[in-house]
Amino acid sequence: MTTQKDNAPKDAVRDKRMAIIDAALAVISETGILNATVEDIARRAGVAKGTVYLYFKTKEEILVEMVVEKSGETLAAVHKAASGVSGIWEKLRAAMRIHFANIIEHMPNVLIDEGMLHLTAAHKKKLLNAKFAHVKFYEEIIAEHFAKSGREPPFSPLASALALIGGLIGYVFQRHHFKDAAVGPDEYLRTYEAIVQAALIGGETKSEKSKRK
Amino acid sequence: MTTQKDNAPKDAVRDKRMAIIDAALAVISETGILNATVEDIARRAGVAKGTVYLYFKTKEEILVEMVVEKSGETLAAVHKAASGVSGIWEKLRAAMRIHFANIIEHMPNVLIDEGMLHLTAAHKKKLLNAKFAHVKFYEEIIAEHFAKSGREPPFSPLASALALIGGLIGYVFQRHHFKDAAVGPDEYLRTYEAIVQAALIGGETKSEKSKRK
Amino acid sequence: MTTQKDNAPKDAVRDKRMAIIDAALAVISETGILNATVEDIARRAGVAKGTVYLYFKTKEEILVEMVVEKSGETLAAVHKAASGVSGIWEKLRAAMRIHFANIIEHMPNVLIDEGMLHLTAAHKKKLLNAKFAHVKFYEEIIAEHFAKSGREPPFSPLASALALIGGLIGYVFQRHHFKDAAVGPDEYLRTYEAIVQAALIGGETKSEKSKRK
Amino acid sequence: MTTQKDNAPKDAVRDKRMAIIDAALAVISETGILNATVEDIARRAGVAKGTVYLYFKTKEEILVEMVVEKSGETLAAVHKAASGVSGIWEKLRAAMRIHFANIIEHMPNVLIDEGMLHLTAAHKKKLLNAKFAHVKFYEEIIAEHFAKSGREPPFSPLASALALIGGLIGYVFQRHHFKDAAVGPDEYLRTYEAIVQAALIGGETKSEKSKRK
DNA sequence: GATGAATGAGAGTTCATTCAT
DNA sequence: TATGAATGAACTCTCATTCAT
Repeated sequence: MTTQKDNAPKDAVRDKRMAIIDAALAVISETGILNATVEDIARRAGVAKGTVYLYFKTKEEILVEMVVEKSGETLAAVHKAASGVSGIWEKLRAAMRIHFANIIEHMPNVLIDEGMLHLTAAHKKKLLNAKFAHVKFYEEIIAEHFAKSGREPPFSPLASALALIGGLIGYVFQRHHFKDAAVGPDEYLRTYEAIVQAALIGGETKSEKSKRK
Repeated sequence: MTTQKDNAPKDAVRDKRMAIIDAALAVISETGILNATVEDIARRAGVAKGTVYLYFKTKEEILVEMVVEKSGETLAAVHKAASGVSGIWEKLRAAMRIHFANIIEHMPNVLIDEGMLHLTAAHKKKLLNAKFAHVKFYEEIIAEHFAKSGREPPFSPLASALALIGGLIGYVFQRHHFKDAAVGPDEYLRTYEAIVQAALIGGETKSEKSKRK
Repeated sequence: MTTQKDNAPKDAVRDKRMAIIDAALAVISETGILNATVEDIARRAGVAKGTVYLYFKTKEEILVEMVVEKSGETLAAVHKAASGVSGIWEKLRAAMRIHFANIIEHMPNVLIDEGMLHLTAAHKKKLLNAKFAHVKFYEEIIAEHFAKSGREPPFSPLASALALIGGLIGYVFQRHHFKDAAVGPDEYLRTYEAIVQAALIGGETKSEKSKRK
Repeated sequence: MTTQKDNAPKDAVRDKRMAIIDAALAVISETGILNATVEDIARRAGVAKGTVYLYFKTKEEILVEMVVEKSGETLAAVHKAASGVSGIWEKLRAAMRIHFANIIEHMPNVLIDEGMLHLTAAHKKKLLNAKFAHVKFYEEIIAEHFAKSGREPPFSPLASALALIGGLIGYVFQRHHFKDAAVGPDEYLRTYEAIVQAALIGGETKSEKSKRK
């Protein structure tokens, strides 16, 4: 049994860690990775510059931990959303919706590319593992779907999962076009859902049909 | 009429400009945007550091002009590929293939995001216009396709075009996963083609059918 | 009369003070003055960083007090060694041996130079006084020796004392050469003893002669 | 044949390099190694902070190169002085005088200890080699002296050389005592010369005797 | 036009010192 | 008395940009 006294300091540490990570996300969103300074992040988090280094060894570590943390949150949310519904397509759609919302909210996560930074091998691995967990999630669902349908899988579940995520994060790099065009993220998502459905599922599912009645 | 005397220096200027842009692309590919220095770019281009500033006002301008230039090259190649074949789907597929090859070759182009840098308004606009030209290309083809098929367009051509490109560039951000997984860019492209075909075209086209025979 | 109750806390204070000083000496020996941090010293002493500041006002004070303390210990040991034997040269030699052993043991003491640090006037004075006590010790012995010998003193006792100590501490700055060369501290000391003896005493003393028989 | 045009840039480089080294020496003399900043050194040398890094990769390299350079100068001066006179003791004395003058002039050189800093292996080796060249110079002279005198060498030439230098640089660490005491560096040197002469040479040389007449 | 030495603002990081607990 | 999280001044080093040659 852990007393409150035991947890309090641990929670305080986690809180401040998360505050710094959130600050980093916010600062990067506003100024871009190239211009985000540790001082900015500290100020945003409401701590001194030196304090940041009590929680993260380097600026690089802040970025990596930010991606890992937020990717984890996203994956958890996606999992939860998918397990709340039944049916392959319903699961996929629920996952995609939450996933897309998270991608938009944590945009810098997507923009931080392993090749842009000069990460240590360990950090690079950590980053890729965090991202790959998302791929595996979709891969499993798609594989299950292909298995259930009697027909020959039209393409590999892994490639499908990668393409699916690719389409979701591709939005981020085109987001500025949406201001001019009369196409918002909602329409993008709806379109993309339809594309995926048509490609992977092939027409309406039974539950979709019954809903329409 | 322009004499040779007039053109020669202009060409020399354009050559050096392009040499610097190509050097920038190469350096960024290797070291990442964060670590690419003007000195690296100059050395790679075979000119002195100061010379770079005779052709570009700032480092930012190098990046912007690089994207504009390379995007233009890509669009020209895509256009050419599409006009070489007949049939909507054939055009789309030819375009996607060339586009995808260019995306991989000019990866930094994709990675340079308007939100990452701190661009001036003019530069940002220039960048977005260059990128949007691609979107419009696909939008037109898709719109034409929807118009030809008698049925109601399932989703807006613009959103479709954005999603289509999104899926293509999404590959770049997942490229590191492909080393571990047994999925190469070719399989990604094939899968993605199939997804797009299924979604936008709806099953095999006539030409596809005839090919199979 | 002081009760045990009074002394106990005082002793505890002195113990912790000495623990910190010893920790400082150990840390500096290992990492060098430039890299020795208060945190290192505290950890080595087994106390918290803040605790160090209950016993010393600044890091500078730790260093100064360390030198004063260790110099005092050395001087006491030297005194004791010298008073344990009779004869001028015997005293000198006994003193030099103990002194040299202490110099090697407390190397940072020697390396901490008044000009390297940016000491307050008070600290500088304290440091110099501690060091000068050593000089005076040798000066007195040498002066006594010169007085006893009928002959004119060949050089001032003070200069002699300074040169004598100079030769001893000079070892510290050349200690790295001894690894390569086949000369250890013992041979250095033996050589230096002989030099001093030849110069100040002038040939063997009577007790040396009798020992040889 | 090298034209003036060829040498000019090389000389300019060397001049600036030396200006920075001299500035480093001056700044360290005044503020101590611990407080000497690169900015101070740059200002003193009359260049911008960044310029220093065009000539030296790190601050550590400035220090190492400073020692190497000044040690080399000293050794050259010592060599020249020794070769200007004949007779072992005359050579030794001339060398010691110049050496001592250089030690006082380049005091920080002596104070920079391999154990205080956290040098890379390569830098440490470079530093030690530079210093050891001095030792070897004296070792050779002393060995020659021992060889010429028929008698058994009383102590190893190497240990003797180390002790000799030890006594010279020992002055630096006691220099502050000389302000209070009525002993200046000149008297220290004279005393030390006499000590060395008595120990290594054994009484007056013939040239000394003749001088006295 | 071309060069590259020089600049200096600004970045990441460290660490002596403080102070609420 | 003892703690160690927090602070922020100060450090080393980088690099986009300039300009005399």
